Amino acid sequence: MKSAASNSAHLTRNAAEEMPAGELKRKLLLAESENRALRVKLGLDPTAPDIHLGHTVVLQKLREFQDAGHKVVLIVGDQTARVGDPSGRSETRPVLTGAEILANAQTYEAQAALILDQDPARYELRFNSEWLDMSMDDLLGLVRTTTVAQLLEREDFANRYKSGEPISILELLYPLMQGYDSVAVQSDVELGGTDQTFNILLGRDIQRHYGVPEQAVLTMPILPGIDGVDKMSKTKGNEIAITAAPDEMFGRTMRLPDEAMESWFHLLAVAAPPQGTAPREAKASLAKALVERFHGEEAASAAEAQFNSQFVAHEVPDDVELFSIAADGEQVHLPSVLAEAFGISRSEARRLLEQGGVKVDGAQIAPEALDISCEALEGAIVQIGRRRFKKFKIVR
RNA sequence: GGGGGGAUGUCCGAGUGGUUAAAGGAGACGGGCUGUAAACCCGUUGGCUCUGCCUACGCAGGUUCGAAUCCUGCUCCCCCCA
Repeated sequence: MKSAASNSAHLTRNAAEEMPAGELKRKLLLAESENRALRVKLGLDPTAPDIHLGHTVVLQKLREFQDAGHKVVLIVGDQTARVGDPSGRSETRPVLTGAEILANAQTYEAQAALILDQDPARYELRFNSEWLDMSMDDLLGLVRTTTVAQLLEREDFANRYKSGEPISILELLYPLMQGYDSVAVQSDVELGGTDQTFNILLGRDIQRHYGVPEQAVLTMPILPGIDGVDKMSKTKGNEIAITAAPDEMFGRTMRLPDEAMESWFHLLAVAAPPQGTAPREAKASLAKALVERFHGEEAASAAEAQFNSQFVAHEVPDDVELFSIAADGEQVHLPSVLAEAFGISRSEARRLLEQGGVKVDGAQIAPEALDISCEALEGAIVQIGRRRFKKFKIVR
């Protein structure tokens, strides 16, 4: 095991902020002297089971803690999910049932296993209903730790309060619950994105009120999505799921704007190519490294080859899905066939035709060609747009 | 308890009786350019048996030749005063 000092430097190298300054190092030294592992906490939202690259920034950091001999404590926020977080607008989230939460947690755990070490000595999974399903007496005890003024320090609360937007009591309660999690699991360190800074810091205050040692705080920068602008999230559609197929993962990474590349290399801990590498080459190496991380080296090479063939050389992919059309006449109605084959509406298919977005065996179909002979479609590769393909088969 | 404001297409947001499938923007999609980058240009963006028809502006009724626009009731949301 490396020394606590060098570990500290390694762990903070690509972090956004360490709070209080030097606290992590002190914790590491303390653990070393007591010959024990630090308990490193991460809370997760059981409503979003699909882990994407954005989540992996923190998970990867947790892994580094594990590799340094420490213990990760994942907390599934099942209690909070049962309430339904009304954050943001008035759209209250659907309240999840216990079964759904459990299923989501399992999915999350299975996916996290791709990154985290599941060795029980290095890993612990807890559900916060274990301690948050508390009595009114205990709740009042928790609530007593914090004032409204403290909560209004949080920027988004303050802004909303000032501009007269609603803030639900439930939302105000969230940071308290999250903080109590830290008390309950005796966390030494809590990790999170920079958007969690306030909540994690409040955790320290709450720990102090309960007379337990205060956690060190380590925040990671937020990974931008493939649009290079917004935080990566499923709702924005700018995410890359870690379960995404190799080709998709590679292709979506290639769509990343150049400006966002540096932060991706940095935050996803991918070794950057030498200075002066052409942007396209650099991006390809990033894409390849990511596919390799989640699917292995072989899949990464294959994805790269596939990408070059399809998008650089404009060749038809070789694993095009087969689609059977039932036909009883000599001709078929193209909009209806396209709609069925690609899961779009007929109107949309018509639009694609009108705009020259449909190709049969590489040849663009004229907009007025609404009916097409079965002969022309038999065994043909039909393409809509740049990346959707189907191989047609006529069934009589 | 009192007063006021609001609910429009994927999202934001115009529209206060007729030329409104509904301005504008964002996003998305298609085409061009290209490095499936950015930027830029053009086009599309409810559905269908598509020169037409159907469905749509919180829900349910009503007035009218005609309503997203007016009236009634209902649901939900927000703000202010106390």
